[in-house]
Amino acid sequence: MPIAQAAAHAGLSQATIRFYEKSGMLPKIARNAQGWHDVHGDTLTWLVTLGHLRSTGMPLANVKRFAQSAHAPDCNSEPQARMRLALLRKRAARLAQRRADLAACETYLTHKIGIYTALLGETS
Amino acid sequence: MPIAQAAAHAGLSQATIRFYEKSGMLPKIARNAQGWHDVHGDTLTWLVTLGHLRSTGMPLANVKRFAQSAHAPDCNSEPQARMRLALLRKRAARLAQRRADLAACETYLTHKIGIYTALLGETS
DNA sequence: GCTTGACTTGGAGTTACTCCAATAGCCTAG
DNA sequence: CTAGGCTATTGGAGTAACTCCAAGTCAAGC
Repeated sequence: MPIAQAAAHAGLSQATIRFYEKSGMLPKIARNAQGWHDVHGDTLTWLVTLGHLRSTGMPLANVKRFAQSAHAPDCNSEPQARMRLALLRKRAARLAQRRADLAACETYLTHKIGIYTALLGETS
Repeated sequence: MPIAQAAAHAGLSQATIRFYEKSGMLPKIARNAQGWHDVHGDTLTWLVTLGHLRSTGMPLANVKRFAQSAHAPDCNSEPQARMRLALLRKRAARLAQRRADLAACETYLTHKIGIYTALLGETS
């Protein structure tokens, strides 16, 4: 699978995939005779997971730790799994916080928008 | 009010306030005899508002437009007010989107955490 | 045989800070 | 009287996570 297709599949841009590759976030991607990326199976799955992790707001440094743990030979050993679980839990806690912040922001915006619509004499 | 106090009040860092000042995001801040910032009344209020706008995710470029409109001589004219309202509405729409994304992320994390806790034989 | 289009690379640019250095005035505590 | 702590200034470097750009390669299509 060429990079454009992989990008579409994972919901990332080609540039982002290249960037992740450069930064050691991905296992080596195979190349075909023309030197093109040939994303397949595991790597594709990992790209999707990576996209998910990033969209939870996990910083790339932690994603990298996660990746290295998940691709280590002893990836399913208890300490490794426990470390990854800890990373995920930290994320979940942050997300809960973010949800609260978001609600506060929406309240603020609604308040402001109310003021302006009243000022401009609009309906909503 | 010195900068440290203003920062605490607005929930911003001193560095950020200086940065905003440099970037023309704030009306001129008065200085006392020693050359210190003397944040007062309107400016303080604006700092708080600015913090809110930023925390809604509005990019600085738009915050700046908002600021310039809000501090213009004809700030309450219909076109100006309408422009600011449009900025706020755009933000509100984005926030709604973000809330949906956040929910999806939380679902994903919960799923993953479930897998790991099962794997590790933990309760919750 | 030339254009088009997908791909490659390395490096520069972007946003919104954040930190650092160097220098200096003023005030308080020891 | 001196050291420490707060403030100020300009200027520049560093950071995260991309994002864009220029220059180049290669295969296919008209």
